[in-house]
Amino acid sequence: MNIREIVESLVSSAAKRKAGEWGEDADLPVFLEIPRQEAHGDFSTNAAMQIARKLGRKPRPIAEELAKAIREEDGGRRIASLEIAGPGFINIVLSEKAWMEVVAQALEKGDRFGESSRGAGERVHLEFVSANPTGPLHVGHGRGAAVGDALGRILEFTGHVVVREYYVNDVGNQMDNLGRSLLARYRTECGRPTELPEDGYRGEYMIELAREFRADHGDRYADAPAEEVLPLFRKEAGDRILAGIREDLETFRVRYDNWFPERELHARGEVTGAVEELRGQGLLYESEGATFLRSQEMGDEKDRVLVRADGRTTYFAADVAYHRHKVREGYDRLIDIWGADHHGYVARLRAALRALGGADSALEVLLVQFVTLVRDGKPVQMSTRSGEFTTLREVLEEVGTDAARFFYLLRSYHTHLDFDLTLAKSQERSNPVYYVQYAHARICSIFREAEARGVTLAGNPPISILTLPDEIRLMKAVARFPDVVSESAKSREPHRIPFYLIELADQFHKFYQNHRFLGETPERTQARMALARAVKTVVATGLSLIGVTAPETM
RNA sequence: GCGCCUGUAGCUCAGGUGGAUAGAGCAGCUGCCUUCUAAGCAGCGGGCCAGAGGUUCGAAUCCUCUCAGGCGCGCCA
Repeated sequence: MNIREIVESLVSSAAKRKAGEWGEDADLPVFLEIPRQEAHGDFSTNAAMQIARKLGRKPRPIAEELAKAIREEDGGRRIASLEIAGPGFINIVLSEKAWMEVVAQALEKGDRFGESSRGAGERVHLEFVSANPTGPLHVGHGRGAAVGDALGRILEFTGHVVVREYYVNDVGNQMDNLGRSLLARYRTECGRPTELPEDGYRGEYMIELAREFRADHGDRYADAPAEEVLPLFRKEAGDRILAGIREDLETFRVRYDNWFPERELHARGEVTGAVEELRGQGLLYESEGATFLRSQEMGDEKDRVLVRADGRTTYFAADVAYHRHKVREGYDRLIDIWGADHHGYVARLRAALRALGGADSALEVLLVQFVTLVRDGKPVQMSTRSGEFTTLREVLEEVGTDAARFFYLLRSYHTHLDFDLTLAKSQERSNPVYYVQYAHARICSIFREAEARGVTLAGNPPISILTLPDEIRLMKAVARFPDVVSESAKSREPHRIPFYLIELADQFHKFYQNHRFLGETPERTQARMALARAVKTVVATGLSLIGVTAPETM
């Protein structure tokens, strides 16, 4: 349990005990908040007010009684003082010792400080990016990648068993289109100018692809009949683009456990299997030659086609099969991270999963909003239409993986993101990535200096002498980390981590400015080095949760 | 037209079950390096939390409506 949970359980067992005298209604879930103002204590609870409302009594007397019970429950171990305030808040101040214990714990656990078992081994399937292999990843995919990868790390850290998967749409119209586009570019390269298909992929990368292809195969397909060579072009184009995607993700430090080709679903008959299972439920009907799912009855806007009039299954059918496959693999939870433009798709997938044995309750879809690149205060224009969009690779080359990951996670994914390239490259306080990393580098520098002076951090450092308000404040910042991680996992919101890290770095830099870690009494030097180590550990761990490096020098 | 996301300082954004005097960075101005890294710190100014109703001891937070922006509404993926 982290410190907040510990105090929470004190309050809740106190409330439970009092519920005996007050009546069952008094047994409510307890929530502790961290007050904005230090004067309101380390934690504050409105439990007395909630209970008073249920009991139809006045809050202040309830608060007095509850406070007394909490004090008894704690037995003087962690709580220094309790105060009734305002309409009936109970403000709790912890003893310095309580914070010192958390710091000691951080030192003992090292890079495992903040871990928890709240996931209880839940098996989570995490699907993200899953961009079609029809072109390079762009900045929007980068956001999905950053969110997905960080969430995976956070969930693992909090006791979930995570499998990260990329679903590769390697069949269907778009792949045909891609093959035709490559063929056209290839023929043009071979000196036989050819028009692109009407909706063909017209990006610059297709021309480069055609050149690569020609370098490998020469001109031997220049005059071959399209229908004969199309399968080859389709495959080559898809494979090469996918290889590029994998490379980009690797550069971006995004790790997958599995790349799942849609092709396999078809090959194993799982797509028709899923359709037939739905048919068996009596949820399908034929209309104008196509097979529809009665998704409207299950919350969707309209019924959806699973099998087209020409007999081919739709993308939707394959996706239903894919999710059915995940369920059959035994996952407890399916988390999909999609671009916001796919939101209209959620209802139909849910409908299908509900029909397949209620699996929709395991599905969570995180919709990541769009990204606009901003340079010098102005949006960078891009247009997918002409095929001229900014790729993830370009951004990584410009600002680096660390800054890119940090910036992508610096906004809640619910909101549109303005990605400020100028700021991401800046090397000042204004750039939060450097601000946080600098805190880590500075601490490393302290330890280097200590070593130069022949000082090493011994076991059992005398943390208890660190009683200055600034010292306690820094300890509190460290102590908050496990709770932040836990909340981040629970809410599926990775952005809480970088925000917390900025606050921690802020506390550290302030402290650094006003105090010296080394050179006071030997005892104080030991104690402060211990505190520095705790901060360093948390910064490093926090950064690792979002996939950003913690440099030793800058 | 219907649906989803968003609307908080000049700009970009935080604000864990509804909680006490709404925060940070940027931008602007002013100070601080013979010291463990100035990629740092301190200070100043800045707000009708889009608007209107409602729920209640209490609303940026919940409900309804309006307005504004983004996205979606294919036998495309």
